[in-house]
Amino acid sequence: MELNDRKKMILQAIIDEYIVSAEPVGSRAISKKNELGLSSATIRNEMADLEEMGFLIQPHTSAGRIPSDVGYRFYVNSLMHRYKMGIEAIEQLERELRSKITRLDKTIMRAGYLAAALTDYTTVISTPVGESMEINKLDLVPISDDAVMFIIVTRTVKSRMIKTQLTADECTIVAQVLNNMLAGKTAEDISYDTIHEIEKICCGKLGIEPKVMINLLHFVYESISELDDGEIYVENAKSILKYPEYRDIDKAREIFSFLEDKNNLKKLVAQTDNEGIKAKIGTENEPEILKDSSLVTVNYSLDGKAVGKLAVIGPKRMNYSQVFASLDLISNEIDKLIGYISKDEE
Amino acid sequence: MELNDRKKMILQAIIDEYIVSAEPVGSRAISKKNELGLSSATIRNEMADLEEMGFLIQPHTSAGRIPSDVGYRFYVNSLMHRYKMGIEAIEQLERELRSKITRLDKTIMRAGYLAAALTDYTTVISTPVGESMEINKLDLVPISDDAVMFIIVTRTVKSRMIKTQLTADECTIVAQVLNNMLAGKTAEDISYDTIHEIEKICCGKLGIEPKVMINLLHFVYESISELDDGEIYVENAKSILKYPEYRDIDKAREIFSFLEDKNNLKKLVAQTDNEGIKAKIGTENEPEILKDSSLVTVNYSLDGKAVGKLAVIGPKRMNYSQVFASLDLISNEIDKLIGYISKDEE
DNA sequence: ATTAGCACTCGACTAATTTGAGTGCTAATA
DNA sequence: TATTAGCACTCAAATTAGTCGAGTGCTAAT
Repeated sequence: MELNDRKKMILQAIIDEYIVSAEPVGSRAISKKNELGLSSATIRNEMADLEEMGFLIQPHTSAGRIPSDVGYRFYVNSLMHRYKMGIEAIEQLERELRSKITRLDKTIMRAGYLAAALTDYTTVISTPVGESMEINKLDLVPISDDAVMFIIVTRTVKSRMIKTQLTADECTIVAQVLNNMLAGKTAEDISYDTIHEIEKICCGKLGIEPKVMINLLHFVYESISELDDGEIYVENAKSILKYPEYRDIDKAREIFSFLEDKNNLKKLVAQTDNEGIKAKIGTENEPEILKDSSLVTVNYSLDGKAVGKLAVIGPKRMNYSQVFASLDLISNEIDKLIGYISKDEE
Repeated sequence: MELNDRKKMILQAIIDEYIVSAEPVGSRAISKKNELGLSSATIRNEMADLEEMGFLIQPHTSAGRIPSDVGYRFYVNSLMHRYKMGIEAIEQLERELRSKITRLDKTIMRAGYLAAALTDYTTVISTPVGESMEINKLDLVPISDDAVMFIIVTRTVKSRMIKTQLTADECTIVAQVLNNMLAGKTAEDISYDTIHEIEKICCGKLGIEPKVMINLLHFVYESISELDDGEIYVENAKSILKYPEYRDIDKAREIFSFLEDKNNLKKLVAQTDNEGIKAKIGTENEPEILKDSSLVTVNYSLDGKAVGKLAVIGPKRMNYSQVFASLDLISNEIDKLIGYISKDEE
């Protein structure tokens, strides 16, 4: 059987309708819209065909049709009219996103928040993984008699408290060595040998107690390794409760639990490494729990290299058109902003 | 009518039962437990009395009784047997809490998480407000041609990106001035006059462009002011969905929205400034939305001064005994840990 | 090829009914 | 006098039966 233009239009009308109503769509409803000028009987025949071809599903004999995963897929690939953001929406977004440029990770969080606000679905956003981040400065600040704060400045700032016997003066000296040896490098440039060398310098020439130094460097190394770990933020998880597909409270709880475990999310977001905006519909998603949901992802990049992901999670009948447009807009804005934060653009 | 011992025991038995079952408790259920050796008829009479006295409520004629807010209040004040944490639970908690001492705020977050894990209710925890925090160090690190990272180290580390035309050398100099003028002080010690003085020094003797300097100091001042703002974290919000009192998904959504707005939480947590562990039951809570929930709060302190709050939010029939014990334990641990992080204890 | 017409299906809704946990009261009992 | 067994009564919740209507598939007419 052939998927002619009329069938396509009917399929599109059904999906458009289902996206807003969340109820099985009947032939009469489509016919009444009168865009096609066809009677319900004709539509009915076409719908039967579309069902046979796998694009539609009938929940039970006397109900209307709902789109199958295949139907959605075809819709997203070929039918959906790309929604265009209004110019004032774009400008507003730019303003909102730029108003609070304080640190890369804050900006990323804000972008996730805005994507959630724009789409009213749940968003997941990952911060850049550190490999591409050059260390600008390191510091050791004594904050009590037996503890120092270790600080690494890249495009963002990470810190951790280390319990150690270093004196304030020793902190200054060691910090200087650390900067000499490590500043300008990225996390992956730094091997354990480098750390070892630092140890030799400090314990040798500078006469710092080896035991103290080893302990300290252990944490320093750990912190640097952790630079690679991107963070993941979830925004607007509560929107889940808004959609009838998650009316079953146990289902909602399952999803909440899933979203709460960052490992799940990292895996999820890592699975999609393609260019551009991609949708994973229903069973196309690996995790069983998302088989009734859709995931739309986009990369944002830095120096042309993809470094982070922004994802929207919602019901399968999500408003793909709007979600695509929102993600497109926001990822572009982030790209611009990251460049702006990290280099001298604008 | 007098609330004699037998009535008290019956009330206690009813509430204990209702806490686990969430179903109206009938006379037979109490009688069958046989701890009192009374027939259901006798219990029935006593229950009628307790209802008349306002401790119990009968949802409808042919149902058992549930505790009223007054009933819970009496239970919490006088009836509840204080649950004692097992020694190994305590030790485990200490281990878990200490294993990741990196920064004060991380530790606080972790405490909130552990309280949630221990009680399986939602927790809200606020970080110390900054007034008591001494500035250890300030720094300006250039991270691109037109942006520097401004860093303040107290017991924790805060940073923000500032767009400015300062050169690397100028950064070093200004940072030095900032440290001379501000290190060792607390946020409230620093007035706008101090900032003004810094401006004079930098622009005068050091010859830095006033426009650049004013812009920079504006953000510096803002950042220092923000030191006072405690953060608020919510953990385990999803547990809401677990309890039958929130089965109504719209109610659950309302609570989620409430929990999402940090202003609500700040207000909520600010309202309870008493010593020790306090419960607010049902309508004792200000926000209308919590009228079917209970809130248990505890302060944690630093140098004997209350600086932050830990709160548990759950259904009115929460396991008060266990929640009280958990909060008691955790707040004590935090007290110890904060001392440890900030000063030289242990 | 399209559509009007019609019998048929089946979930959703409503009303009627049954069930049973729990009560309050009364009379018997210790 | 306090307690309890016994029983009639109540009422929400669960079950069953019955109705409604949106929607289908098929057939015959256009």
